[in-house]
Amino acid sequence: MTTTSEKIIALAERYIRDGGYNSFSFRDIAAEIGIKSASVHYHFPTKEALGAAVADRYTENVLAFLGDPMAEDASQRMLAERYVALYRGALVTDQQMCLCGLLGAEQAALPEPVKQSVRGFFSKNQGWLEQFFTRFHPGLSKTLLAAKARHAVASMQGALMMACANDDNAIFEDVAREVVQFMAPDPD
Amino acid sequence: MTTTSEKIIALAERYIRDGGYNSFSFRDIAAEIGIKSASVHYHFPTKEALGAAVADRYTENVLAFLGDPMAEDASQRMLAERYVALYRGALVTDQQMCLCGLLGAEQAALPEPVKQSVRGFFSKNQGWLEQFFTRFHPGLSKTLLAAKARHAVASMQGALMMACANDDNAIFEDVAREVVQFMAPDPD
DNA sequence: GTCTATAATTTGATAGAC
DNA sequence: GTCTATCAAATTATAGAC
Repeated sequence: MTTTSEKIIALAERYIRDGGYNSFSFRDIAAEIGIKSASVHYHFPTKEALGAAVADRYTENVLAFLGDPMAEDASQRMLAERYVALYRGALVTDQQMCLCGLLGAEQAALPEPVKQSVRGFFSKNQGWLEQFFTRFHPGLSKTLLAAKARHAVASMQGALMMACANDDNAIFEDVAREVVQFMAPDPD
Repeated sequence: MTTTSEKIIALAERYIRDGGYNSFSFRDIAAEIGIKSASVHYHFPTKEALGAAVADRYTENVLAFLGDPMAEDASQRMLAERYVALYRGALVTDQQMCLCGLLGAEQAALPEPVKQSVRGFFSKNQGWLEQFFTRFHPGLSKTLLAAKARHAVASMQGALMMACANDDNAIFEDVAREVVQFMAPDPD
């Protein structure tokens, strides 16, 4: 059972991840579901409301996929692999960009509510990584921990973009290997 | 002396780097120059022709900025710093994304001619880096050379996107330092 | 090279019936 | 919750005068 709202969000996500915030209309989405654009407005009054909802749901899904970085049954290597698998899923399974990677790049031209939701994604993503690094490097300073986390996100986002832009997954895997190594230098 | 064509390309570049290919219209550009949109069509018959021209000019400018990686008066460290300075200029001076970083992310929804020009950017960027790495690591295999080059581009693109999305230049500088280190481990 | 005028389509959004 | 009907504005693009 998929509600209409969920279908709308899923389709909007697909469009945005292919071509950005301005690459689709309410009519595009309505047509694919088999309803009228006025009905889409019933669920999401404005396009920016829809955009923000898409980013919020995306963030939830990503956090759910990553799970708890402090879980005792999750090893350092497992967690590092899982973080990389997040982006590999986008590239290999979805064959699309990271929603917030694309929206983040368009940030300057985005409506305020969408911008806020995209920032939320990055701050939570950063939070997960900081917890991860804190767990396995308890000695490091807050500043260094944060820098390591930022480095990991930036590498994966860049790798995903390059792989999409050049239609070459090898680019992604080169970087993925190094990020796993960076996050978990020693095998379990 | 700036010709109208040059003004159009410059404005289109600014719009795309802020919000992507679909974030501007011929009228937006015409209005800022003080002409009519029909006059913009005189210089660039279609939007995709303009998009491709913007990407081509951007690529030329980038290559001109990077210069010859084989130049004898350019040290390894100097060239590495210059490569990083390319992206720092986008972030600090222009306060914008890399044109082809953004267009590359939107690749799936781009008209074919624009897509081609964006690919051209990445292939030339990759070429410059491969020459650089070949020069200073003559022993390495083609495959490894290419992997190193891809890694450098991906890191810088990701760092720039993250810095733009989060409005935080520190994110960029963290990665920039590592990329310089990666490209030129030893000081001159 | 730039203009006016205009065509054909698309877009985000609303009012009100069912 | 979805529809019809509609709006006002915007978009890409062209024809033809100056």
